[in-house]
Amino acid sequence: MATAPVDKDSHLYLVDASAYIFRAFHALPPLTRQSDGLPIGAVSGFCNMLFKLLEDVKGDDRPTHFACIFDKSSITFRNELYDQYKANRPEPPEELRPQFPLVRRAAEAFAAHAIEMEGFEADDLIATYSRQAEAKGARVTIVSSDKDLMQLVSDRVVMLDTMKNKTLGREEVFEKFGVGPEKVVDIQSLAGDSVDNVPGAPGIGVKTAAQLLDEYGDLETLLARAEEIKQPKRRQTLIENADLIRISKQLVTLKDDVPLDLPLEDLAVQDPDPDTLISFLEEMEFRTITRRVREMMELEGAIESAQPAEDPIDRSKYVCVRDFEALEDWVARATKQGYVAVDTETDSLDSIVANLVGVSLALSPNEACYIPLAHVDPDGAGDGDMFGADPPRQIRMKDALRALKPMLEDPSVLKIGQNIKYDLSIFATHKIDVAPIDDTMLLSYVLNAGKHNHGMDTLSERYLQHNTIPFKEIAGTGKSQVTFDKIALDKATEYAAEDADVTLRLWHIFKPELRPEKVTTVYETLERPLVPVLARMEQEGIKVDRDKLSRLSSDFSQRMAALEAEAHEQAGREFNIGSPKQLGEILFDEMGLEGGKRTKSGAWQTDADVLEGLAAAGHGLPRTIVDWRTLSKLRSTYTEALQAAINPTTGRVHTSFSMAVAQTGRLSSTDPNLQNIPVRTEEGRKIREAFIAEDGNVLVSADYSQIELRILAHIADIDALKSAFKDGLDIHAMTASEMFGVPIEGMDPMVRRQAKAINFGIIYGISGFGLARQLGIPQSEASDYIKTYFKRFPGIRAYMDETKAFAKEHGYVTTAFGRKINLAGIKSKGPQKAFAERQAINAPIQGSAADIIKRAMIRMPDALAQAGLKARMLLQVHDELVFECPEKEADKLIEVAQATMQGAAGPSLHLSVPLEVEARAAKNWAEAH
DNA sequence: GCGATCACG
DNA sequence: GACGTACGTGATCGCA
Repeated sequence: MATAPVDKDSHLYLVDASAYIFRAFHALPPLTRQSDGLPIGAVSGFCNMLFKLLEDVKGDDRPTHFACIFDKSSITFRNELYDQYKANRPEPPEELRPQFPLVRRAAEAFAAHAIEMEGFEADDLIATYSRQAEAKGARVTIVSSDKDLMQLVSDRVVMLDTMKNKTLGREEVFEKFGVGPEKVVDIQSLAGDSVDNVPGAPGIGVKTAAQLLDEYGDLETLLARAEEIKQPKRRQTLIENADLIRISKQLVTLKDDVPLDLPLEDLAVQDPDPDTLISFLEEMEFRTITRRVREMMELEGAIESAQPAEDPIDRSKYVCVRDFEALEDWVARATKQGYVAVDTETDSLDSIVANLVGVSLALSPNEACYIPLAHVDPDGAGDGDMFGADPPRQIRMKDALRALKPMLEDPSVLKIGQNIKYDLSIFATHKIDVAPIDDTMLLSYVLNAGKHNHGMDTLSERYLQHNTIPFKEIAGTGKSQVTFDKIALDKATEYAAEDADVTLRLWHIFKPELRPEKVTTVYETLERPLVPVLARMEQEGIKVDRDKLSRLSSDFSQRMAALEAEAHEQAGREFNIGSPKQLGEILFDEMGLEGGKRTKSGAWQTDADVLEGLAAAGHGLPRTIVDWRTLSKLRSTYTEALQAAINPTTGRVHTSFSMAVAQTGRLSSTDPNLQNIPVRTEEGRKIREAFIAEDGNVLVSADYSQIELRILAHIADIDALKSAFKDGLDIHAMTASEMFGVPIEGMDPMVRRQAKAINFGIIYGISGFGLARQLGIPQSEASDYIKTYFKRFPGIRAYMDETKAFAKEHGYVTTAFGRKINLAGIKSKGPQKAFAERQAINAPIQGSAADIIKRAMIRMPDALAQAGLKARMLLQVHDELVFECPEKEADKLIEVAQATMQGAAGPSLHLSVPLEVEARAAKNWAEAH
């Protein structure tokens, strides 16, 4: 048995196991054991929940102590008080009964204490443990949604509903009962409970009870002063039923001093015994969770033994598979082994238009093959049985996919890829749902963000000391470059099988590092499950109105021509208006304007800031240039490029989301970038209007309001900010009010604007210089603002100092969900260090926001399906999700999207500020946003 | 291929 | 006291 002291750093989890069983039984789809039909739905749900809680929960929320609490028998001291107590409880259904003992065994298999006690309900034991832990300053999470337990909630005690993924704290209790947790008992005593058969006062419900308590303070006072109640009916009810109410109070009050057999300290979390756990899970025939547990245990145990194999890459060992029997053999070996590296070769980098050309597999170092499927005219492939333009002998696409599909979809075979989202998309076009998966690019991303990029070439060179064959070497460059289907099979095999081999070798290196580096949760709950979600979004694409873009393009062109002529006139000569170099020479050398600055490379700086400054000084040319540039940007980057990006087959635009580019955990979007579609100016919004829904459908945009400031308020624990968000205040106005001592009502918009800039500055790792530049004020003034801000919010400065110190000590910072972001320059001196410090402050905030929206996205498909919606998620823009759905679904979609996004931090993280999501439906993106 | 510029969060 | 600075991206253009 494991024992560990309980103190303020402890976190006790108490699972209300009996209640869970009933709830799981009714809420989850019925599931029976395949071999004998034994009902095991509740057991399965219970195991999944335990696995999640024990393995996935991280950071402060990680349990240090853990127990599953059961009801022993239905007779307790409450029945002596009131013989009708829980008298109308029906017997558990037939299919559920055999599951009770199995759930107890499950708890034990996971090395969680299964606790029960004669004469007491599970709730009383939970109350006792909870109060004891709380008294020692520990945090407590009660895994239950039973309202009877809500009386235990406090600042340190929360409840967690694992099925709805909701954390329930003081606020939520208040929402439900209209009073704080301390008075929940009083409410229940008055209102009674038909489920448990607690009588209460007839005709008094939760609302009335809350009103009465609000007026009289507490239950005893209320009963003592019942005569004073104005409403005659209520007065009479309370006077007549005083005894019944008092009995009810005894019934609903949890006993928090049960003489415990097992002291609190003995509930310390311990590692489950692998053999016991796996054999239990296998006995239940839970394939997926068995695989996950085994994978985890094996890799944990393998950390020291699995040194990178001293087995240099030898391309001559690779095999080209051209017979169906040979393919079947590879598939069988992959299936038996339980994991395989997979790579697809296609004729395009764009997964939406790409055609499958071949597949490569790797089972162990140098044991890899390439299966050509759509190669044409090999032209010098050295293939003896081929002549002229005949295609080489290869397995028919249809046959090969039929052989591969069962293995690729087999839940007990792990498919490993490098950027496997791409391969998922390719296989999806052939109706193959590849699962489960691992991705070496994402493994590297969670392990090494900030250290280097995560492309195959980089990783191979860094971790395998091996340079892969450059694609150019086999396909040529420039105009003469050919697609993969035209590459000779011997070359194709070396190239393709090498990719699979390298991927597998990288996996052997990276996967065992997850646990020691403490990034398993990030990988398993934020990155890996997002892969299929993003693949789907990319395949969906979004509709754009080509005609509208075309009209805008012409309009912009005309106006640009006019501006160009004007600019030449103002300059006194013709010049290339698109050349910053020529412009700088004209403005500062020829016209001799004041205030010119030079860029790093010595050229005149002519960006919008500079030009605006010159325009404000009364010069004409700069304004013309600014206007021209605005239109030029919109035209070349948007109205023109977007038309070209429309997929001829789908008629929609399909972006590609990059998962392993942004250091902070954000996504990025390319080809085309749909995360920077204009919105800030009137002109720009016209482009957004071209993003439309199909006929009969609407676009819905849902975005987090002020998510980064909310996260800052939570992480830095700033009471003033937290309560401002709880009260729904205008946060920038509130900041201004606090700093400058002006009332929020009727505030000068300029004052608010300054406060807003400061708030952003804080998130970016503020400097007097940066703020001054942003606001166009002297640096001394900006520095004074910052001083004032820190004086008013000293917690922010403390957070910044702590974060910088942590970054310097460890070389990285973390997000609220445990993502690590390495900061290369943090140990250097000078400007590099200052830069790294600002990154250190910004990365946890930006990264935590990225984590949260990723959690929402991962849950979204299920949430939509569960609500019976046809809605599809199309885009993510950092704090915004864009959906398309039938018009009739819009209201329901908004509800589901809001709920999913607002609850996305929970249950593993209980944010101390609410998350708010604004959502709107419209025919185009501009109006929906 | 790189720097400058500017679109977004 | 001087140094260079707001955080994170991607696309386009001119120019070497």
